[in-house]
Amino acid sequence: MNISQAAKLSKLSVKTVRYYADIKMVEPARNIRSGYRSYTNDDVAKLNFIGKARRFNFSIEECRELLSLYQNKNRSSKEVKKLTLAKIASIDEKLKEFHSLRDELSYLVNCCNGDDRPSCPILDELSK
Amino acid sequence: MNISQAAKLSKLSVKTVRYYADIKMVEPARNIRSGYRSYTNDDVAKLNFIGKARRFNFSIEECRELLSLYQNKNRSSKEVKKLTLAKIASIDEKLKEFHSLRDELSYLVNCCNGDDRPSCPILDELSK
DNA sequence: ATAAACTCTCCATTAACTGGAATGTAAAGA
DNA sequence: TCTTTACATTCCAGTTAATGGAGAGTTTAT
Repeated sequence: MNISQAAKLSKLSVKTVRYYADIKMVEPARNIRSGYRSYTNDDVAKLNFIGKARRFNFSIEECRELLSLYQNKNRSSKEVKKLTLAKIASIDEKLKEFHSLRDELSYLVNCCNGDDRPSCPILDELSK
Repeated sequence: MNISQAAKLSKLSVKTVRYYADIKMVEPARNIRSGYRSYTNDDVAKLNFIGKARRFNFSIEECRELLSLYQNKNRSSKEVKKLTLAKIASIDEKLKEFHSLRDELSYLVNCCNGDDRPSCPILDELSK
């Protein structure tokens, strides 16, 4: 498939997908006639995965590492396992923080009455 | 307190804290003699909050909005509530994705035996 | 055949920092 | 008091991960 189809399926912009090709993250085949990039389903799966990881602030380099968990046949599974566990730990770290951010906002919502009075117990919470 | 103390407490770099002052996100008082930035506990609480929100990819502009939920006394609580609920929804969205990323990695770990054999059921999972 | 839609490369710009130089201030020890 | 060390300031350049636009070629649809 062409780049716009791949972008659509992976919910990334065409620009971003092209960028990932430029930096050799997901390198599609090329149509020899037109020079157009030609994406497979596997390519799209990788793009999806990268999109997900990027949305959680894994850097491009970390994404490369994560992708290599899938791809690098020369790595022992021991090493792969170690790397993956480290990534999971860092995800769990973020997950914890995530909940605390959500809780802070939830608390705000609950303590606001939602009418039109312009008051809310505000900096009390902030400076706790 | 001085900037390095504020940075330490908020787990941000001094550079970042100074940057947030430059862009008028958290503007500390100034020591009139030295010109040094002087942070209060409230300032640190704000920095903490911004740090948390940034780690979840809320943009600087969104962080400003979130901060205004706490600070803007001129906003009706109705409006505040609406904004906050929208933010919570977007957090929940991210949370869902987060879990799916974690699951994908967990699955990888579980299907690896963790010994030294260089094999792992890899692109099978990717191309599912 | 020609327009619309899509693709390409290349170059500039953006957001949110990050690093480094040059310089000023403050705290601690001799 | 002097001075060394640690910390602070501004300013400017560089980085990461895109994003936007120009100019030109390709494909598809009428």
